[in-house]
Amino acid sequence: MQINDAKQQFVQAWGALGSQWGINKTMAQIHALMMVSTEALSTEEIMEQLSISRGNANMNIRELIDWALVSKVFKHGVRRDYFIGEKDVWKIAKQVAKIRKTRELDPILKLLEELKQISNLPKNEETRHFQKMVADVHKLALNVDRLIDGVFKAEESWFWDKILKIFAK
Amino acid sequence: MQINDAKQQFVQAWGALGSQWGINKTMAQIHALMMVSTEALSTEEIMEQLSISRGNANMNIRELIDWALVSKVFKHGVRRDYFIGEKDVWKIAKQVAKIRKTRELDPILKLLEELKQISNLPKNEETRHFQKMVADVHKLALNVDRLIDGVFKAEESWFWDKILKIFAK
DNA sequence: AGTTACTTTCAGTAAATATTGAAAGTATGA
DNA sequence: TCATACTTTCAATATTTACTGAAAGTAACT
Repeated sequence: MQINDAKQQFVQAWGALGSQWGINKTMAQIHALMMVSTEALSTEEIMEQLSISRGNANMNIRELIDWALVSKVFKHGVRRDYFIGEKDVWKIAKQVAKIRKTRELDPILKLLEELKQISNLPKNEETRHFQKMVADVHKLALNVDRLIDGVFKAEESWFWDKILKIFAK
Repeated sequence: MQINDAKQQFVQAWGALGSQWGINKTMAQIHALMMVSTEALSTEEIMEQLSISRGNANMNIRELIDWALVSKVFKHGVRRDYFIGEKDVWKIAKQVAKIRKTRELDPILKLLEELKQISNLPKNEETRHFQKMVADVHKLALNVDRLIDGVFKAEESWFWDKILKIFAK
């Protein structure tokens, strides 16, 4: 197998994984391409390697910059923009967790807290069950929230040491 | 606010959350409906509450049964099928983790291991970087895999106690 | 101030995904 | 064994989501 076939497999798998988790396939593929590329890449190169249009490339690069997974690189004496991806896998994971937490978990927490506040519901079985369910989901969501906050501050090997020790006993 | 408005908000939010994470909106909504419902529900009732077709209801109920989040309930002397959802939030979370791990994480791990095995690549910077990247992603994926295995065996309060203590120091 | 080399935008289109509804299938019990 | 009351399937359709490509925008150089 050639190195490019290997990269290609990695890029495809990353794209598939992304789309299973609500992330645009092309965005995930560009990200994968940048992870495995030592050099900064231009829009042209990305278009060519993934066989996608300029518009598509541009939009998804921008999105990756928004997520702070990719940054612009200015090459001295060259007009064209180049882009380079974050290479530290742990930082990538933390960053994705951070962004999705803000966009998705926080709003859900807010709603659950609102639902917990509702007063003057009839005091019957149906209400009690609903309130317990909301409380249980809220508790889980809060714990996940705290876990992510913890992860965000943690150094990788320290974190996994600690976590895996929990289960080792 | 009425209890039904509150339930409705919960169901909508669960649907939105699902679709952001690659889970069919209707499937997530039916699941939410069943979480907050004390009683077993029939296809008819689900169709009505979510304003969806019989086919859609049937397919997504079946999918939820596949995921082992919902089960059929036979009511004595009644021909119609009824369905009841798992109510334990921790069990639900573990079950979702288990299913998605098998379907998504395990294949990715397999690919990463294959990519690690590739021999006779040229010994240059490009190859070295690719191999490091694959190794790093593999390490992370393995740790996540172990974490999920651990979660699967864990009792909820014990698990969160341990986890949150890690960060408390 | 004009030309060139690029980047960005976005209306139109394509692709992917989810939903419907009617027909076919199945089980119950009269 | 037939009629009824249900469930399941799936081709057609609708909806959502992503992509294209050409036109408009921008900045650097002459």
